Amino acid sequence: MGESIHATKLAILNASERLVAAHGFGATSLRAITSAANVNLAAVNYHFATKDALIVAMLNRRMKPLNDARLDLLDKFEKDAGDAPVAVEKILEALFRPILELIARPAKGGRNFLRLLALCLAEPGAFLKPLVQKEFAEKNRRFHRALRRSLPELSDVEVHWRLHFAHGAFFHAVAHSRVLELSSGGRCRLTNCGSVLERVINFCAAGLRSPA
Amino acid sequence: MGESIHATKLAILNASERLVAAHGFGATSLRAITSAANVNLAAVNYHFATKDALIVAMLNRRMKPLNDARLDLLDKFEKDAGDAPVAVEKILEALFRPILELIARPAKGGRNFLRLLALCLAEPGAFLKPLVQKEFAEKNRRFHRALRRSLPELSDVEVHWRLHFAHGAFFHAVAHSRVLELSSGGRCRLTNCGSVLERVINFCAAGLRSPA
DNA sequence: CCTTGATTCAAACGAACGTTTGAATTATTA
DNA sequence: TAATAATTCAAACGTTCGTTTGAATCAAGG
Repeated sequence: MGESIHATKLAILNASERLVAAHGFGATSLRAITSAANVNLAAVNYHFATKDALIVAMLNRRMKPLNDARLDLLDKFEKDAGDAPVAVEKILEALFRPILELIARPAKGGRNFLRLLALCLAEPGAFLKPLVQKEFAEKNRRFHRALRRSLPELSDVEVHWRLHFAHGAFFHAVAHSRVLELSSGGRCRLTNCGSVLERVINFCAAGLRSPA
Repeated sequence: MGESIHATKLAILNASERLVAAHGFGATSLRAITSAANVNLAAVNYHFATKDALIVAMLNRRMKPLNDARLDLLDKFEKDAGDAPVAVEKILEALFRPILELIARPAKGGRNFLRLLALCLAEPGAFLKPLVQKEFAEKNRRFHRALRRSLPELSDVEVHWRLHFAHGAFFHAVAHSRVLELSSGGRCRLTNCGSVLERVINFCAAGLRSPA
């Protein structure tokens, strides 16, 4: 071992991930975090210097692996396709599946990380936006390029719009699945991630391919 | 007049709407609000009793008119259609257009209200969720029923899922249009709301109508 | 065993927060 | 104009926050 993160640091990251996802950024105090992590209050400032730095570290821990997984999957599909453009469904799968696999693995953040992402988009905190934008910049470029190849009849800006729509359909569906659960009277849930992936890919692929 | 809201109350509502949309719930202090509204600090507690009550009032001011406009539009389209089911595009228009018209009218909240809605969904504040859910319950029922009539080949739960996807595609697109602006290098903007409405309706209608 | 550095701990700091108070001021009514 | 209610105001209250501090504890090497 030796390479692994300090136990205290890890406990703080896990506790803050859970609590911030449950109560939001501002409403989660360092005292609540350190208490849940069974560490001393000053441990946060010792290991992360400041609360903002802790939040950034908490996000970075999950962000990079997620986007790497998406890009790796897209790479794989592009290699499988050879010279032909990748099917729209495959591009969407590369974009969506890593998030659903994250949800299924509570040890890797699970649903909590999705709530953090939603908070990042909604909360206009100055230090969060750049982090998200920089982290997602390459991902957006790669997926936009792949879609343009697969949908050559669409203009550049049209692909931008539709990719945005597709991302919104999926992200909203999984991040705010509670809303669907309630409005459907509990008949629609996020338990069976495989069927959700099939459904949302089917929906978005039709939208992407729709004639202008 | 006399019927209209107190000037101080209105100044507080306007200032809090702007500041909360810009900085989030927790990060917006009553001192910042009252200072921006040019009223005394204690005016908030005098007119709204508490900060939480102010936020609820701030949301209620925009929420009801928005959903009423959507339901009115759906009513109109249903009357126009007579006994036939309403076209999917019309149902989506009834769902989306009132929000875009809100955006175009800064005096009625404009883009700020959208950010508040996104915050409501993301921030797990206990007092916000019920407000949104209760307010949107009837709207969801009405639009689900209309869609089922127009898409009789889809099952009940399938319509729930696809309506959720459609709402996500639109809401994410308009609430987080900044993300699209950046990832498209400024080529995609939310200025021309008409073209956005056309685009998102086209996308979602294709998704809704897609064979299972 | 002693020393050195890393980590933990209890305690406190100053700042900012939502809220309350009671007097001053303004508006309303008779 | 006098009396009454509504509103504004400056000041303060108690709490909670993120952060700092300096001593205590632990780990490891010479």
